[in-house]
Order: sequence, then structure tokens, then C-alpha cells
Amino acid sequence: MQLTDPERSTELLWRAGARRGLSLERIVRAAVELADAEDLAAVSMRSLAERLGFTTMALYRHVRGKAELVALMRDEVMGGWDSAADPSAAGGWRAELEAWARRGLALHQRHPWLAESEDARHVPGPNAVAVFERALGAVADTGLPPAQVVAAVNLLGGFVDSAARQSAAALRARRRTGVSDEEWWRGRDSLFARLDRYPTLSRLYREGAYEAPPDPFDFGLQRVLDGIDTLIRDEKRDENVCRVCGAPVSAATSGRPRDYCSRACQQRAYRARKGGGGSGGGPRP
Amino acid sequence: MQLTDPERSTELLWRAGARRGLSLERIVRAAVELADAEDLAAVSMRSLAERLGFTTMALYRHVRGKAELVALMRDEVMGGWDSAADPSAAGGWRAELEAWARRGLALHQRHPWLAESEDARHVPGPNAVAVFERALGAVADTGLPPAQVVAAVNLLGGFVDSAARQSAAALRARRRTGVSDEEWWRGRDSLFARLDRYPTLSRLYREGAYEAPPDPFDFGLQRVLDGIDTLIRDEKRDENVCRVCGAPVSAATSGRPRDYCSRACQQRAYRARKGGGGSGGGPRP
DNA sequence: GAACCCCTGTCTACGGTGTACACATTGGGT
DNA sequence: ACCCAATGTGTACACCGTAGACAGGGGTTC
Repeated sequence: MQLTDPERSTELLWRAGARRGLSLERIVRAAVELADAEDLAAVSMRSLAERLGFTTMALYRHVRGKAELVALMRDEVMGGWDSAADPSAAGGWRAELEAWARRGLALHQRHPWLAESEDARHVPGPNAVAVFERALGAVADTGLPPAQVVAAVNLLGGFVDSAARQSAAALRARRRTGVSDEEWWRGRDSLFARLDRYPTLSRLYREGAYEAPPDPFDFGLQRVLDGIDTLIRDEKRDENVCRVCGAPVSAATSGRPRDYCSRACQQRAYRARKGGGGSGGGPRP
Repeated sequence: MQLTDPERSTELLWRAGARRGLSLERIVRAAVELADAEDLAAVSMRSLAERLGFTTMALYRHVRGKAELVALMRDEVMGGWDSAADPSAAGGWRAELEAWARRGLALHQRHPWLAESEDARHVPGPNAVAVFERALGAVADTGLPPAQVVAAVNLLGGFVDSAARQSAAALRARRRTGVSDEEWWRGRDSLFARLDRYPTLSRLYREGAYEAPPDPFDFGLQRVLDGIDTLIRDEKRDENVCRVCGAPVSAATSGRPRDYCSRACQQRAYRARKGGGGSGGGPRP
């Protein structure tokens, strides 16, 4: 179960109008429907083929394997991330980024299998890149060095993923067992009985830490945004930070303060100004 | 592949000295070794049994199924989270929490399959709870309301997980294909060629955003800690926040400012002072 | 018109997974 | 000495992803 040929993936994901093709479209759409209705585990090549009225192996004429199918499913669905987005996008970076994250969570809730389907080295499809681009746009003009803009967006994306994964796992468990989260934990008395030897935990528990818990997504989102906020503020306050990579810059002993941490970063900025591209690792949305 | 009987899981995970039992210990240890050396996918009941010199079904005399085995593996390994921790633990909540997170990442790097093995409604074992307890202890005395202490620790734990998952996925891909991340991305020219229509992304790329990227874990860790930090500061500054759940409290029109957002939370605090327990959802480490 | 070929779909088969169930063995308590 | 429960074994089932050989059919070329 691996994508052996990234070149092919790139072509598939990025092919032009042909996306409204004959049958691949139908396969991917059916797979998404099936995964939405049941589970990612319910999407087997056999069940999917049966649902479409074909033989199992017929799918392999359009898709190289299961991994590729999942990649196509992912990008198909990624188109819905920004679907409900306000294109005007006013309100400053924080409001924009918050809305972006909330739309991401909503998408994950519409397609709970998304979080499960993560795997490294997916070729990002056009929809995924569009999502990434939009988030970058929100933070691009905050004065943060480019590398930190990307890092901040990646951090927030990772947070959304992580939160979505937890809520998806809870949903999956609820579907399977028919028991809600609260019910299940309430039944764990034999576990709680053993938690006395953990003083802090039981003290917090006694003080009601678990009675009116804040929504984990809202809570985490505000913390992460706060973290990015202080980064931006710090950036604005003192400028002795490299304009390219954001590393601290040793204060110049005399004369004008330095803009770059090293000769290498200075060179990078120069090349960027000249409009040439660079080399090195690519984007990882 | 599910834990049908949480009661049994609780007993297994929490049984006393019996942990140095006969064969279950050996099974779990061998499974961990196998997963460390290869992959979680390499731990099949057949391969594991063969490695131990028994039949496949022999394992089922000691373990109810694969899901239970994985749960036991998880808790076995969780014992190593705080193994290299300084018990004195000075340095304030931030240093403590940062060290905690770094130990977590290190653990995940020693056992890259940990991130894969996540599933909801694991009965937390004693080791997992100890890890949780330690993190709670770091933030417990910051003046944060109990619910927020728990939420903060959960947030940081989720972050560690998320970061570990990404690095584990990258490692897995490298192992499988023998190609490093940088190499792989460098070969994706046909992808980069299509990124021109995304102005922000390509501008940031030209400006060197991908040439000297900060370590994603370090970056994210500082942001999250900053976020928690501002929460603590805000908490200290103005006290018009509920002492139990942290929700904002409407300012009293006259007299002494309110401590609780509602009669319910006031009651909870009273019960906590009296030493009684509460009801409701349990801890989710 | 005939021959060709490629594209698509089908069929069979292989090696892998988790695990249910019936049977053999064995060791300890009565 | 007996019995029983615990432990290990063997076989079998229902899945999974997919490799490989084969059949039909439509468009292109002679």
C-alpha cells in the first residue's frame, strides 16, 4: 500500500479539465460517499467495486492501487475546505486564520476519515495547495519572516488535524459500540478507583476540572493563535532577528543593525529580490 | 480489531506485581521489540508468534486480541517517557513543560509506531497516567482554573503527538523507499512547475521560506507554550473569570467581585473544598 | 472491407491479515 | 489416582490488496 510513482500521482491530481472524466471521477466520488457513510475501513476495493457494479480488478484500470485512491479522495474533498469561505476576507490575520481553522474542522467533521488517511509524502493536489495558499495569505503580511509564516501555518494545520483526529476517533468508537464518550468514561469506575495515588490529578478532579471542560478545539485554537500573536508582536518590537529565517541576530557592535543572521541568508534575500528561485526542500502542506 | 471489554483491559493494565508474569510480559516485550525494529505493520499475530517460537493461536491464551496487545504495548513503552526526567523538577512551569514535551518527542522517536497506534477509548495504563500527572503537576500551581490546567496539558500532549506522527510518517517513508525527504521533494519538479498560480506561496518560496526552515517541533512548542503563557498572564491580571471553568464572569454591579460564573460552579467548588468527588466525564490522557 | 492493436473489464489465484473453534497435552489440587 | 482447568496446537473462515492471463470491442490503418 504505497504510492510507487509520485510522477503519476502528480499528473493525476493536477490534470486539467479532464477531471470530469469518465470513470475515475465516479470511482473517487463513490469511495468518498462510502467512506462518509461508514468508515475508511469500509472502503475496500471489493466493496467499492460491488457498489459500482463492476469487478474488483476493474478499478485497477483507473487507479494504480489503494494508496492512490485515497490520495485522490483526499484532494477531492479538500475542495470543500474553503467552499464556505468569505472571499473578501477582512478582519486581520487572526480572524482569518481562526475562520480557516474552523472551516478545516468542519470539513473533517463532514469527512471523519480524513484524519485517518494521513500519510507522508502525499503529492499535494491543487485543492490542498489552495487551502495552504489561503492560510499563507492570512499571515503573509504580518511582518513575519517567510520561513516563520510557513511554520505558523503548518503548526495551525497540524493542530486542526490533531483535533480532528481525536474527534474522529471518538465518533468511530461511538458508531462501533453505540456508547457515547461520557457514558463510556462513566463506566470506568474500576479505573477511577486507582487514581488516588496521583495527587495532582485527583485534586484537580475533585476541584471540578472534568465537570465543565472547555471545548478542546476552541481552547487549543486560541492558545495557538495567541502563540502566533506573541511571535508577531515580538517580531515588531525588536528587529534584531534575521529577515529570512527568523533566527536571532547578534547585535552589531557599531553602525547600522544587521538584517540577516548570516551571509547565507543575506544571499537568499538578494536572490529573492532578483526574482530567481531557490533550491531545497519544497512545501509540505 | 477492538477492545470489547474495557473492564478486562483495566484489570490487565493495572494489575499489581503480577506484571512480571509468565508469558504475557514476554509477548508484549517481543511485540515492542519487533515494532521498534520494523514497523507496527510488521507486528502480526503470526510473525510475533513465530518470533516467540509458538503457534499463532497460543497468543490468544494471553491476549484477547490485537487491539488489546497494542494497548499493552503502548503502556509498556509509556514508562520511558519520564525515565530521564530530573525528579527535582525546578525551573518553573514553562521549563518543566518544555522538558516534558521534549521527553515525549524523544520517546516517540525511540518507538516510531507509537503515533500510529493511537485509538480512542484506550483505558489509560498506570504509566500513561503517570505521564499525565507529571505534566499536570507542572501547570497546577500557575493559578489557572482546574479545567484549563487539564485543557492546557491535553493541548500540549496533542501537539507532541501530532509532531511525532509527522516525523514518524517521514521516517516510515524513508525506510520503505530509501529516499530521504529532501531528495524526494527535490524530485517533484513537475509539481513545483504548477505552483505559479498561487501568488503567496510562490512569493514566500522565492523569499527563501524553504531554505532555512525552523525545526517544526521547536517552533510549534514555543508557540504553544507562549499561548499558555498569555493565558496564565491574562488570568493573573484580571480575576473576573470563573475559578472553576474559566469562563468569563459578568462583573458584579456592586460589592465584592464574583468568583464563579454560575451557581453550579460555585457548588462544585464547595463540594471540592469538602473533599467529595464529582460525576461526569473522566480524564482523557 | 479486413487486419490490427489498445483500452477496458473479467476471472482466477496468491499471499497476507485477525480470529473462531475443536482437539491434545499437561500440571496441580483434591 | 483422579479430575479439571489452563495452556498450546491445528484447521478453517472471511476478509484484504493485487498480480497475471484472458475476452470483447471500438478506432486506426492498410
